[in-house]
Amino acid sequence: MEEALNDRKKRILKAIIKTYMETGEPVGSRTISKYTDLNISSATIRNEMSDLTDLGYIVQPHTSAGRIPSDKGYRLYVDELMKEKESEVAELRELVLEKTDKMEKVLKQAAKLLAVNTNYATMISVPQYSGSRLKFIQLSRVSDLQIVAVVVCENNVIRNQIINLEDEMDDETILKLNLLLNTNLNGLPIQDINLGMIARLKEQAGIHSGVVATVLDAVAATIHVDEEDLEIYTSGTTNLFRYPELSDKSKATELISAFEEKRQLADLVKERLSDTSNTGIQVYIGDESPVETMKDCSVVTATYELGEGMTGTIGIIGPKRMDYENVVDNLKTLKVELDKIFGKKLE
Amino acid sequence: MEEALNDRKKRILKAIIKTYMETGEPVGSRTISKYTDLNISSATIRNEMSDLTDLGYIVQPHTSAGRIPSDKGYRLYVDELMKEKESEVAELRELVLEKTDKMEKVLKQAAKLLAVNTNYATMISVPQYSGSRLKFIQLSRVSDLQIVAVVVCENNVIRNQIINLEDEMDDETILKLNLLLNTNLNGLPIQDINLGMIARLKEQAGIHSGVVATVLDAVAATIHVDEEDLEIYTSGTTNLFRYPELSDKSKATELISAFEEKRQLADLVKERLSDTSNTGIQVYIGDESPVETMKDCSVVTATYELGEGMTGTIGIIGPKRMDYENVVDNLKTLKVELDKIFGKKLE
DNA sequence: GTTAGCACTCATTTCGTTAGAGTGCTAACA
DNA sequence: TGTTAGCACTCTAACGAAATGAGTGCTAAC
Repeated sequence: MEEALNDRKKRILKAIIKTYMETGEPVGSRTISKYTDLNISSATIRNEMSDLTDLGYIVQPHTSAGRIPSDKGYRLYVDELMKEKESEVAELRELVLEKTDKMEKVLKQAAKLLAVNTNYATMISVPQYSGSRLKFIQLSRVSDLQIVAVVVCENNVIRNQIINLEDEMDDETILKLNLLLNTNLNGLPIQDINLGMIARLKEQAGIHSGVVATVLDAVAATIHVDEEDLEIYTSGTTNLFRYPELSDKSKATELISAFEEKRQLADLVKERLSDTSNTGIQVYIGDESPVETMKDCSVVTATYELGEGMTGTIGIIGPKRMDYENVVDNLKTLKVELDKIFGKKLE
Repeated sequence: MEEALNDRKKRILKAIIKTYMETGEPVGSRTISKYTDLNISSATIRNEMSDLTDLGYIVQPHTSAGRIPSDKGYRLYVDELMKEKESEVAELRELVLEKTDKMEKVLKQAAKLLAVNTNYATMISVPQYSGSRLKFIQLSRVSDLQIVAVVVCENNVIRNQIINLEDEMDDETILKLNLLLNTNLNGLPIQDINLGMIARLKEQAGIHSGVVATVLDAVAATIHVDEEDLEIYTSGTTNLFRYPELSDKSKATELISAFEEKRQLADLVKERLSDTSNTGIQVYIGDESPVETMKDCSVVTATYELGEGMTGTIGIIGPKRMDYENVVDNLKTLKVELDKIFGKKLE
C-alpha cells in the first residue's frame, strides 16, 4: 500500500492541496473536476479521492464534506510535488535590506520583511558565537573602584561588563592583568575558556590573587553567555489570525504566548543547530514540529551563517496549508541577502 | 448638573463598577439591590441608576440591558471612590525580584511578574540615558584595521562599537586620540556631545584629520542612540484574551500588533516623560490614552528612576474595567523594588 | 422618599426546518 | 476495465420563529 502513487493520483493530490491552500475550506470532487489541467469527471475524482483517503494522504472532516490534506499529504507535496513546480515559479520579490551597521537592526528588519512578504509569523535568532575565538580583551579603569572589561571575538562580537572592586587596583596591576589575559586567552575558542582554564590563570596571577580572582571570574562570566540569553526577534505574529484554523481563542493564545515568551522558539533554534546534516532548509509539518505548541502549524526553518561558526536560525510559522514554495523561496533569498551583508562587515 | 453626587449615588456607582469589574457583564438593578452593604430595593436603585445615566456616569448598551460604567464613571472611581478604599486593601503580594546584575534581565522579569500578578498586559521601557554624563571613553586596537570604541557613562551604561579603518593607525595616535577624547568629553552630559562639538574636536586633532574624522564620527554615533532604539520589554499580552470586550479578532489583532511593534508603546513612554508634573502614577481611561489603539483599554503608567536622570516607564494595559487598586498597588511596590535594586549597582 | 407590581423591550437561546455541498454506490457506457 | 452519469443519502450551515428571561420604566400605594 505504500507504493508510489500513480501520476494521476499525484496530480489530483496536488490540485487538492493547492486549492485548499487558497481557500482553507475542504475541497470537493466537483471543484477539482473543474480544475484546469485535468479533464476528469467528478465521479472519477471521487474514486481517486477515496483511494487517497485510504492511503492517508487526505482526510475528511466528516462524511459529506470535502477533503483536506493530511500531514502525510503535505509531506509528499513538500518532498515531491512542490519541487516539480519550483522552477516554474521563481520570480522572487526582492528583499531590500537596508545596509546598516547594527546586526540587531538588520535582523529585526529581516524578520519584519519576511513576515510582510509571506503573511506568516516569523522569528530570527541572533547568532550564538560559540566556536568563535577570542581576539582581544581589555580591562580599563573607569573609576577608583570600577573597571570595565571589554571582550572582542574574532567575529567582532563585543561583550562588556563593569566590574566592581573591593579595593583599589593600581594601574600597573591592570596592565599586568591585561597582558596576562591576552597572552593566555587570545586565539582560544570561546568554549575552551572554562573554569579550569580560569583557575590556572588565577594561580599564575599569584600575588594579587584576591582581586584578580574577582576580575577573572567576571571576565569568564562576560565571555560565557548564558544559554538562556539566546536572543530572538519575532514579527508578524498577528498574521496567524488570518488563518481561521489557528485563530480560535485557545490556539491563538498558546501560539502568541510562545512568540512572546520566546523560550519555545529557542527550542526550534536548538533543534536546528543540532541537525548538522542538512542542506539548510527544513520543513516541519504539524506533529513533526519540535515545539509542541505548534503541532497545528507548519514550521520552516533555515540557518544562516556569518563565518567562524556563528549560526543563526530563521523560522517561519504558519498554518499547515502554508505556501511552501513562497516560504522556501523567501528563505533562500534572505539567506543570500544576509550572507551578502554579514560577509563583509559585522556589527 | 455637574454637582457632586450625593453619597448614596456614589455608593451605588461604586457597587456597579465593582460588580462590572468582576463579571464584565452589564449589571442590573436587582443585582445591586442584593449587594451586601446597601439595603435598598431594586426599584429605588432603578431610579438612582436612571439619574446616573442622565449624568453620564453609566450607560446602557441597549434598552432592557443592565448598565455599564462610562469613561466618566471610571474616572470618578479612580479619582475619588477608589482612594477611599485604598487603605483598606493594601496587603500587596510581594514582588520577588531576583537580584541579578543585568538590568535587562531585571526588567524582563519585572514585566513578567507584573503580568502574572495582575493578569493584564505589561510593558517596561529600558531607561534612556539622556542627561547622564560621559565618564570614560577608550579606543583600543583590535587588529590592524580595526579599533573598538568603548564608552562608559556615569550610570555605568556601556556602549561599544567596532570601527573599521581605511589605513593603519599607530599606537601613538590612538593614545593621543584617547587623551583628546577624554580630556574634552569626560563629564559632559551626553546630549551636549553634538555635531558641533565633534567638529571642534576634529579641528583640534589636526594632522590625522582623515582617519580621526572617521573615528570621531563613529564615537559620536556610539554615544548617541537613536530615538528609535528605545527598548521595551513586554509581557502577558495574551492576558488580553481573558477579557471578552477586548478579544474579538480585530481588536485583539490591533492590540497584539501594538505590543509586538512597540513603536506605539514608545509613544506611551514619550508621553510619560514629557509629563513632568506628576506624582508618578498616571491612569488613562479609554479615549484619554495617548495611543489610539488603546482607546478601548485603560492604561496605567508609572515612571521609575535610576539616578542621573535615567527614567524608564512601566505600563499596564488592560480592559477599562481593570482592577485599578491592584494595578496601582503593584506599580507602587514595583517602583520601590526597582529603586532598591538599581539604587546600588547597575548593569 | 421608598417600594411593589406590572407591562413592555430586546438580546439570547432553542429548536425545527431547509438548502446545499459532497459523498458513495450502482448501472451504463466505451 | 476504466470512466462517467445519476441518484439516494448524509451532514453541516443557515435561517427563522418562538420561547426565555433579564432588565427597565412607570404607576400607584405605602
